[in-house]
Amino acid sequence: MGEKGVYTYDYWRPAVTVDNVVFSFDGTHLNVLLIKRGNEPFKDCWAFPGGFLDEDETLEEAARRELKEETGLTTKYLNEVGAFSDLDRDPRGRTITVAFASVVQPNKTAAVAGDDAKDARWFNIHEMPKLAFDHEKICRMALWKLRIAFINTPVVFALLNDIFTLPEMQRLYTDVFSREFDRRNFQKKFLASGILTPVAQSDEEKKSPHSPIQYRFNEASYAHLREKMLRC
Amino acid sequence: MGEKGVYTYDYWRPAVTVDNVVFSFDGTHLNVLLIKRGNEPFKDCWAFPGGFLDEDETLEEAARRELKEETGLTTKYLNEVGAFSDLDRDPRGRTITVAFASVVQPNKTAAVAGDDAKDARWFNIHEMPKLAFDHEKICRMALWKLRIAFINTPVVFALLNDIFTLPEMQRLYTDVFSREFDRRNFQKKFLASGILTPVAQSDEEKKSPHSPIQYRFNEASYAHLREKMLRC
DNA sequence: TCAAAAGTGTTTAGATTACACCCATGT
DNA sequence: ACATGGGTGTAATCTAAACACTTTTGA
Repeated sequence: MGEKGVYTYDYWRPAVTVDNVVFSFDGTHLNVLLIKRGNEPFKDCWAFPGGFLDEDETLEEAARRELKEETGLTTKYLNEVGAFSDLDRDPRGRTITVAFASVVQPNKTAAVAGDDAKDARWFNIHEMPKLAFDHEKICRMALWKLRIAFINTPVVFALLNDIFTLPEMQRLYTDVFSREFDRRNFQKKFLASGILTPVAQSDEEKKSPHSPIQYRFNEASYAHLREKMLRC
Repeated sequence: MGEKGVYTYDYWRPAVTVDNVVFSFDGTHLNVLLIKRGNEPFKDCWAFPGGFLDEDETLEEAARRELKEETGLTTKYLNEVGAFSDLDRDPRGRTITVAFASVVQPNKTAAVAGDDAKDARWFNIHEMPKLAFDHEKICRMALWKLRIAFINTPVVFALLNDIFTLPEMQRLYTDVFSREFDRRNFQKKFLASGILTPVAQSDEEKKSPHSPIQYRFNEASYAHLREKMLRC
């Protein structure tokens, strides 16, 4: 965190923070990481992990640093959600925040409460508590952008384990888009696309033809598919 | 603009600016508004109109104010492009900017050089001069987001005159997406969608069955179509 | 034994793409 | 007369949506 001191400027400046909306999937539901704030304002209130921008880092770097400090998590996928600047969004004074969305894999979600946080917990995206600041607005926007990312990028595989089943993947889609998908069409679509590679299962694991088949994301196929799209 | 004085804070703060990427269509090409900077840094260099965030306004309000001050333009369509925070993007010191994209109609493009600008000119999006700061990066991102907006919103009609022809509209699409569209399929698609209403042309104007037909955007039809999409 | 979950295939409708001709205007 | 631009239609392909049955597992 920046050092306390005396900073003097010729013109007014706002305080600038970053916030992290961290998504994860527990095999059933899409979850979001919240921390219980240990300090005022909004003490004991749930909020997204975040903090002030430092002098020697970009906004994205700040988001990664705060995420690491407050929850111990790192992520490959990090995307800007937007800038939020309502005049009264922070009772401490004029503060603007830039929110980032990130996703972490299920087996890497051992988040711990860090510096400023009394507690850290995953909440189902559809069962969120009251949030501090304008974080509810940020949350809506982050989910909206996650949907866009699902449509245009392979972010879904950053939420799933390296090895996953189609029913799992469908549950994730259902939660992200808040709607049902036809199982047959869902499977057909992804299998036909060729971006899923079945994982060779040993004879022991092949319990039956009706236990879920395990797949892996085929990054090369995806890149190839993307090429074809862009050519057109 | 904010008043010069002495502002003291306990922690470091960055300067915060807004920038406007203003798009317009001259009937042939997609253009972007640039101003020639009258002051250092990057004096005499072309840049997007923008300036510092004031204490009593949101980022969006600041973008609208700066646009008005520097070019006299107002716009209905204004969308955030993103926050840019590279450490060395402004030689005056650490500055982060939030860029906004906006569009104005052709007959409202009588932009004039304002306060800080020596000159203001429209440039074809594909024939831009060297830009100040990291504005080339911002420009690429803004065009990318404009494409997304073309796909998901009726922003195209905010760029066209209230009354327009399909060949005009197609030229705009061609410039925005940097690719050709099949004229027959293009027309079929938009006519079938029902969001275009032909403008009744007086007998005099109907020179021939082969002069372009004029249309108007049917906002009600569009809203109706959108409803149907969301229901699914 | 019964409910729940998962595998599989076909058919239809809609959307997208490719493609050719005619007419009018202006050079 | 010829090139340019603009109006129109049809066939083929691909994509999306709807929909039913069988097997396994666990309660």
